Amino acid sequence: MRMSGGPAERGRRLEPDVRREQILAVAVRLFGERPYAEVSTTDIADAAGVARGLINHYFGTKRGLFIEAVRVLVTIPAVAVEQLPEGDLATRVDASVTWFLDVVSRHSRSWLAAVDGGGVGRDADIERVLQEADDVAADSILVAVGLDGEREHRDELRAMVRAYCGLAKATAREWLEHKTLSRAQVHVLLSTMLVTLVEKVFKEMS
Amino acid sequence: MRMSGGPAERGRRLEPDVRREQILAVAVRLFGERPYAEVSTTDIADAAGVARGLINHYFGTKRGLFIEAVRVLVTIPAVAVEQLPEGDLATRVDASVTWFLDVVSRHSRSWLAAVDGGGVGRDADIERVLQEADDVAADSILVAVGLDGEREHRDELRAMVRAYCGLAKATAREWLEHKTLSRAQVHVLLSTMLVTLVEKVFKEMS
DNA sequence: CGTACTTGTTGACACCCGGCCAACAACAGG
DNA sequence: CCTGTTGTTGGCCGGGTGTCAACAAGTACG
Repeated sequence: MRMSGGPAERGRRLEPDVRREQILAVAVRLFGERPYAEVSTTDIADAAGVARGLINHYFGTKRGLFIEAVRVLVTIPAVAVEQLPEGDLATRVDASVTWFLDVVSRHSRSWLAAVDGGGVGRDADIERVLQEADDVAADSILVAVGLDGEREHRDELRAMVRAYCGLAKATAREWLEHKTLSRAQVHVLLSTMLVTLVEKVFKEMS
Repeated sequence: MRMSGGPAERGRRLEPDVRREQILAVAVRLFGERPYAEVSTTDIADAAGVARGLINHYFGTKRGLFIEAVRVLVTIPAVAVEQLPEGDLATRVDASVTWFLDVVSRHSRSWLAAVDGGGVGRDADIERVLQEADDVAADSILVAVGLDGEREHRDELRAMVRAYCGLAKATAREWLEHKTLSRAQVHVLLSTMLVTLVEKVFKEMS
């Protein structure tokens, strides 16, 4: 049996894009299984059936490869935002939360590994990638709750919603990792809190 | 000038506890300044005026030392919980949030470094330390909001409050690190959300 | 005061990991 | 079949970590 993305024949020449994607796929898998420090470039090279030096050739550094992997994992399809129902705030929030929980549960393991930075921690580059992902997510949420028109307090709004993303991540962890909350409970919590954020917190701030 | 915890005389014999604390203090300082991967055991040993091998002697491994350091940083004095005002929910929540923001802002740099796992992040052991800290914090919050008596849904409650801790951390980061929110805004957000969690989310779950 | 014992401390050694780079060889074009 | 391009390899080097036997500071005892 040969794993997908595994070795074919050593030394075989591939198109740069193809080889790059192959290594990246292997890296995504391994970084999803173990924390950053416990995955060596040798592991990745072996799993990809490739010389270790090739990783540096394509990604420069191990961290560079990791950043690419995280970017793949946290990048969410923006299409979903456009097919939200028309109804009132509660309806749209409900749909958004449902969508979020679906996405997260689908590839929960990798997602969990990615959102906490895989363990590199306060590293500037990775922090930036995660922050960018949060920004994208925050903008999607703003669209979903119908506050994307706000010009006045745009920066504060995004900051608040990014903070809400922290709540969403922590809540998802309770559900998927510690299994202390059910999906239904998580759903109620995230919906209620988001509605509160929009209807009460935002108003009290302005 | 000699830094506190710095070298005195090489080879000087100290009581194990004293030496241990000295090294730990140095480690806390350095891990607060730079991420985990950028602090070598050599750095710590030099800063403590000690042979590198001694670190392994006392803490086993670099990660072991780091875990101890994180534990020091995230452990919060439990005394404060007892001197909360008597008033209604809103009053007690307000006081709790004020206390939290005070503590966090006092040593913001080290705290920020600690709560995100500082670097090794997310390996099982460090996850456990952070989780323990969250548990302690969650229990304090439950006392503060007067829900520590609940027996029926105790586990769900704690899980919800731990999720809230994720919100608190993310919000504090927006305030202290990205400076996108003011203290007043953070205060309103955390207070409102905690009240909602207790009054609405918890009720809808039961 | 000298000696032997305990044990905190040291320094060197072995091993692993990541980045670099010159040589190699697979494929295409002539 | 030869030749140029370039994807790929494997070894080298610097740096970091854990281990361990030897060392020596301090202490108890004669």
